[in-house]
Amino acid sequence: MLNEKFDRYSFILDQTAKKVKQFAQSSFAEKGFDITVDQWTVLKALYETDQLSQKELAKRCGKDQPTLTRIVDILLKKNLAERITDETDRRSLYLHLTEEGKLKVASLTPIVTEIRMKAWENLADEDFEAFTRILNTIYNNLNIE
Amino acid sequence: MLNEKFDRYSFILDQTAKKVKQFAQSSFAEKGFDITVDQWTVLKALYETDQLSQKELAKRCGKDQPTLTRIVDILLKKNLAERITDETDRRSLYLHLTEEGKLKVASLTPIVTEIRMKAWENLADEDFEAFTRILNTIYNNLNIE
DNA sequence: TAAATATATTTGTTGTACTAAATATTTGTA
DNA sequence: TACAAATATTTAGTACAACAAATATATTTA
Repeated sequence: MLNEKFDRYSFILDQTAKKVKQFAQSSFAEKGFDITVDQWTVLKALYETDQLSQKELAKRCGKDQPTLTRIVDILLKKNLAERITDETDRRSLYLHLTEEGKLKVASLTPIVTEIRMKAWENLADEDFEAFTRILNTIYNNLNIE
Repeated sequence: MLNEKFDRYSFILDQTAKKVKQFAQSSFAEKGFDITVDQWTVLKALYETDQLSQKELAKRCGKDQPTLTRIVDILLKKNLAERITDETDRRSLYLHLTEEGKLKVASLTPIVTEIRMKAWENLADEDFEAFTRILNTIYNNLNIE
């Protein structure tokens, strides 16, 4: 049956995503970063745009709100970010990085890029185009709301 | 900087893998399958090759042993699989599906294939080739042991 | 203005991932 | 044979993902 060969793509996709995360995480540990990959995603988003609400931050990080709440809780404990109540809408909490948080992102960014690049050895620019196009297509095919 | 554009691939990869899993999971729920996607992965592997040790099963499913142990615990509770001590090596446990487990896999398989195929709308066979080649390359680039 | 509805966040629960450590058993070697 | 090393599995602890329900506050509407 023609469709059979498509049946295992989800396995390859899942394993590769897991490996990418795992590689980054063990590199972080090895270099003594003392944050998880998911915490890094949140820190980076806040560094790029400070003063985001949790809702907006969750969206940019591709995480749901309960998950983000818990990650932010940890960042607060580590003194990397702060929660500030929005006085115009007291339901909202705005987040921004502490000085320590900003320094951390600034100093780690180049090293993270280096870690991330390792995945692309033996691959060409056209592969990158195909990669993003195919994954975005799959995402959109399944993103029915 | 040339490398900048490669910096966000991990996000796309992660989001897409998550979406594929989430789509399958919500389809499972909608159709009343009463198992998780990860439980399905294990059931399918056991269906294809019965009588696997937990170690071998974990490897085939791309899961670590503690995670597999817990998934198997759940499958036992659901009467879908059984653990049998290997009398030639009493450290090992062999697993196999119950009749109920086999029936479940047999009846769900075509529906799962259908669910999985939805991701490939608007994509060509060449895309599938590129997809597997690129993801496998990335996996191998990072798979340093 | 009071009640209904909507929005932002948090809490609770279940399941999975990873690490380290514990347990039981087997194998290799002195 | 006895002891050390290796192997298979489980347990414990922390982190993250998804969902549902709870809480607090805003907005809409009757």
